[in-house]
Amino acid sequence: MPGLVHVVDDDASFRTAIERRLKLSGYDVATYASAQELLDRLPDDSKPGCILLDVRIPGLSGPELQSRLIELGSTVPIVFLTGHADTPTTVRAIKAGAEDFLTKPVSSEQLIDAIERALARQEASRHHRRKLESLRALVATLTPREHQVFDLIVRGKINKQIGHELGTTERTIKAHRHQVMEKMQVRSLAELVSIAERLGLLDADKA
Amino acid sequence: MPGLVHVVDDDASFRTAIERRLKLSGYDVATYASAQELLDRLPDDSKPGCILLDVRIPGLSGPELQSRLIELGSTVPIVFLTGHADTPTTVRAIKAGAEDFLTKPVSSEQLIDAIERALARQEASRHHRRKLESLRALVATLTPREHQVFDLIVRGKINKQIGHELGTTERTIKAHRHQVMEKMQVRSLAELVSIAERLGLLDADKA
DNA sequence: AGTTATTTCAGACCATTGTCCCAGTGGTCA
DNA sequence: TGACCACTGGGACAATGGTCTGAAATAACT
Repeated sequence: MPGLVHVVDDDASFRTAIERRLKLSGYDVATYASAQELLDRLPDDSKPGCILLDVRIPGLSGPELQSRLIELGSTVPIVFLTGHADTPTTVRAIKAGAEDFLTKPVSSEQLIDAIERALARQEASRHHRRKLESLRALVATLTPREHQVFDLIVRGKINKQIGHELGTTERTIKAHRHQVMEKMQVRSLAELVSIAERLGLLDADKA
Repeated sequence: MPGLVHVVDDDASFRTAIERRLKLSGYDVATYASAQELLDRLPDDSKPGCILLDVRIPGLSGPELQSRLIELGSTVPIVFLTGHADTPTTVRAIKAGAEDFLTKPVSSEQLIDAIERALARQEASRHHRRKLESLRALVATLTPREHQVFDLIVRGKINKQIGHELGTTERTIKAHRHQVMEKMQVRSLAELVSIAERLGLLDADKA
């Protein structure tokens, strides 16, 4: 599956030139004349892709677009490509998670390298997020009561304590516990705790 | 406790000027004329401190020193301060974890800001590493056999399976298990699994 | 009005773990 | 040799968790 590169630049001739170069290297390309244009047809996180972004563009600037995307929860990696790079902007962009910060003119090698890294990172983070997402989906199937029981189980409470804490009997907790194990598709307490840990549900009192 | 700033620069007059400015702001300062000099009397990770590092210095360059320190396992945050910053170097330094990348001349405000961020990050990461270190210390008290049992317990195996897998009886595993819980200072399986997860001991088969 | 989901609870029974007590073997080290 | 530790195992018992079958009340939605 070829990567999709979203090129954002206000210079039409530059866009077509880059588009040609990237397509020759086997990438799919979508071009945008402004940050707003990209926001309007927002790239889908679920497909492998990255953004090739100019810093100085009319309207929303490159870094401003980066901030907006982060706020929106997007994880599409960004490669900045600009004519003039000042150090503070570069530092901020990279610290905000940009994959690279290139200056025009850029060699094809540099460009392809950066895009490949961006796509690889996107791929890795997608896999990771998918796993977490599937776990969260399982947790979402729990009823409120089951969720309470789940929380207390993974904190090491025993059924008796949980029953007392929730104002019910040990027998009932046993039933809930069975449901929790069933819905979370685990067969051991260890797996359940492991899931809770990876979802950050145990950080509250372990801090 | 005042932060200790390690200033590495080959320009003696610059070192004394910076030292004066930093001491006026309440920091302790140690100066080094070269990267090698800093490596020779290596800053102690255990004290709050950061490195103010010039990029172009005779011998080992700033980024080269950064690499060496990372290889050595140091986590002292680095603030680069250089006369001339080119974009690739800036990008590499930040991606390698540098706290900031400033250009001379630098305003006191910028400088202090960067140092404060570096010290704050050092402090946070120190807390985190200390917690992990204390957990690892507990694990280290386990005998080889106990460690094996520990691994299998947190993977959800039951005593019977563990006994079979290790070629011994369930009764013996019970004894080991008791020792493990004792030494790890936990009273529930949940806590044990949580510790294993945080130490990354469960990633092998959960990938 | 009927259906469904949620939460509640029971008895009986087995499996698993935890906790006392105890003890032998083999290795290391002063 | 004597002390210590790791590893091994046993008996007896209590505590806890898991499974099976069954049931009832409440709320929400169709």
